[in-house]
Amino acid sequence: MSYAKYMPDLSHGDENDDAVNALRSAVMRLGRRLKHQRVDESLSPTEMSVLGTLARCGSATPGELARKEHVQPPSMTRIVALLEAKGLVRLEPHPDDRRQKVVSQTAEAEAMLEQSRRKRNVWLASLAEGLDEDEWAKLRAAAPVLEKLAHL
Amino acid sequence: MSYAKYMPDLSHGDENDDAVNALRSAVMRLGRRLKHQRVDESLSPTEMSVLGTLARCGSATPGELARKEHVQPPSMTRIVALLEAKGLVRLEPHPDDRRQKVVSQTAEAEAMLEQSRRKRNVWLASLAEGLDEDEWAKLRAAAPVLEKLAHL
DNA sequence: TATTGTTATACTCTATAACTATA
DNA sequence: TATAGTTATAGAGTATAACAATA
Repeated sequence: MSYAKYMPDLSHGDENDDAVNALRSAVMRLGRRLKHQRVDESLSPTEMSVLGTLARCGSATPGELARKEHVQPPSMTRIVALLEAKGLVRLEPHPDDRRQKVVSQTAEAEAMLEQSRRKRNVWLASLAEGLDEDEWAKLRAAAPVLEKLAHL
Repeated sequence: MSYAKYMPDLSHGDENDDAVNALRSAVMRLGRRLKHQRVDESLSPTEMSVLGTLARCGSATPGELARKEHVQPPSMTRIVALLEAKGLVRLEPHPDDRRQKVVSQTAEAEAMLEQSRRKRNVWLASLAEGLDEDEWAKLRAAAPVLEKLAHL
């Protein structure tokens, strides 16, 4: 056994290492699963995530979106173009800087998000049977930490 | 505001929905990040995950590994072939069923896992500066739940 | 006839490099 | 000269379909 738990400054060091290992596996496996269990066909997880960001933030430039999603600018160009082709986002010129563009969601996107939220609830209901309240509480607590971790 | 918090049977329903949304984004973003911040070049996250599974379980058939990693059998065939080419796993005939094979890790794999664990600790150290003890605790608590979620 | 694993092929998502336009 | 975004191209990882061998 390690002495870590008796050393305040480094306590849980080994447990953190184990947690990171478990997180790596879980994130990759869950990611593959989410890729296929899409709430909305024809919309990739990243496209979904971008729409979610726009719903929260109102609007953003392609560069800002690329940084948030951890993709390179050319990837975001493509994602935004696909969303625009589906009528889910609108591109407008930036008011102050003619190099930049402003991406914002359309009314169709709002309707689609609401519809997919209902579909997601079906999936949630099946998940809820497999997780007890304590496990849900742990997920709720960890969600913002995972979000932070993705951007550290 | 919702009444959910006053209804015991469905309490946290909305929060769970929010948590699933946040998890979706976080998992995809973190997944993309892990894809690039590899502890070991030349080894994909899935290959790493398979080695971890073998380290825990000793050995498994390609089919079992495919189910664990949530990939299709042909994908696992390829992954196992790559690991074998790198000398990290060994394939042997199944004792009872001549259709199946048994995959197990080599001594090289064990050495490699130990080496990559040290590299990972460097990454961990930088992460540790960004997360406080309370946040680490939340990650440790959620790791097994995420693992379970991936297989529900 | 069902199951395990493989081969061959194609697709999705993302990255890198080179380019254009604006600051 | 630096920055925002785009175009063109390539690569990694995974899937589907068709097949072989064994149960």
